[in-house]
Amino acid sequence: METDDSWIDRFAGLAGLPQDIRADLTAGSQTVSVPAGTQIFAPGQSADNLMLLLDGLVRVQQRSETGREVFLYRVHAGESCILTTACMLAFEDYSADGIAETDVTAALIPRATFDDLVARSRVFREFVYTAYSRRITDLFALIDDIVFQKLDVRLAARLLELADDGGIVRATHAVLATELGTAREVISRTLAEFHRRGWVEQSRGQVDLVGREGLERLARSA
Amino acid sequence: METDDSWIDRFAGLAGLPQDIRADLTAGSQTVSVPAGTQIFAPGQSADNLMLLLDGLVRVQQRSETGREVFLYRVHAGESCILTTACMLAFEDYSADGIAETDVTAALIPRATFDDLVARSRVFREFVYTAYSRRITDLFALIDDIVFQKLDVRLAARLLELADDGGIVRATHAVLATELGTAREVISRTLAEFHRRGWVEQSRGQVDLVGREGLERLARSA
DNA sequence: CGGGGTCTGTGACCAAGTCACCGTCGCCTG
DNA sequence: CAGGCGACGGTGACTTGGTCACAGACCCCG
Repeated sequence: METDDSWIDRFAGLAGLPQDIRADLTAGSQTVSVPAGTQIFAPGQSADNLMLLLDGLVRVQQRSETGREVFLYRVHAGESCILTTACMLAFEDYSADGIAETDVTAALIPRATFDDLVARSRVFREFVYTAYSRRITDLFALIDDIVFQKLDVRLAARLLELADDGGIVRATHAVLATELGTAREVISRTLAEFHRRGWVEQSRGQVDLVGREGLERLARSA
Repeated sequence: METDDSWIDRFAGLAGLPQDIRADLTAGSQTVSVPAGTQIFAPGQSADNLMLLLDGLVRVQQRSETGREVFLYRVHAGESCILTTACMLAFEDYSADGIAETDVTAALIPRATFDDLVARSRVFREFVYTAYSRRITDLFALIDDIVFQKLDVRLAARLLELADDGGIVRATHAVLATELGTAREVISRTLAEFHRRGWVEQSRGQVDLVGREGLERLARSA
């Protein structure tokens, strides 16, 4: 309230909000920060806020009865955790959990505010529709990927995605396995194969992409 | 307008709609019927109606670049095709296609009417939130299923779902393969195994479930 | 410098997907 | 009616991916 509350500007879709709505949104929401590693939401636990991510990265995954986990999607800064909140808005349980992969700052819009804004602002509704549409398209793409794409292709693509500027991926084989919904051994074997082809170097907990071109060619060969 | 326009009553979530909203919904929408086999929506083709299914069954599946298809979900009478429309509302392309598996009757709510109702009626919003929530939970369950469930278990469950009252499933192996996102040969082999165990009898284009208990035990062993 | 926990590598095995091909059945058409 | 074509189902050989059971290697910390 006091200082710079213009987090709204980080969301292109909200740019066109009329002043009064904008003010209500600011007043009716709050921003929070949590450290990396925090479990932001969990199955069963029904938070009732829509989360708009200002900074950081949130991983959303589903834990199955068998104890294993599947990666569903990541929420980046400037995106919203809208699917998660769908269930909360419907007062239903949610089966996925969300984990802060980095320090995270987010705006929280309580259920009541959200519902009010949806009712009053066409721009806000568009924003919500678009956010949904994105996520759903992504989910469909994910299913497609899981069902039809070979694992080496998927791993190559994921490595490229996860690499930092220096071409280094900081993740254990086990984490990569969860990301792709497969087993650790499979990742180990595939990475060994990538190594043989001169595409990666490995060390404990990290993978160096030294032959990006090869990986990119493979990933594109979809 | 003239006769029995109370299709609204088929949707429990819409029961509480105030009279004026109800009237606008009736006035602002239309019901249509299409025969079995009709392609109701297709990738790229942006229809702009929300579909509420009154009668029949719609299969929604995704065609991948490779030409293969994955089954995503079915819309039953009394449900809405809400995910599909998310993309339409956001004026975005949609990558799945919907096919009438039986003769289908549905109410179509045009984009403008939908948006108007969302703005004006809390009950309608709840209806929409709930519909989303259901579908999303289902999609997550689907992903879980694909990744972690063994194929024989999934096939057993699907056969039980698809069987008519006489315990007969009318579908070719190829169709079943699409349903589960696998290959026809795998279905053939698994059905052969089910036959060996005395659970099913086969004939061209159909499967008779003669040992339901066995299938149910397997399906439940999830 | 030991020692427990985490991370990675490996071999054997099983389940599932792919490829190539053939036999069968139904139906349409000449 | 014959022949042929297209859809359907079955099969064997092979590849890929997932599971299980271990065994080293590495790391931090006492």
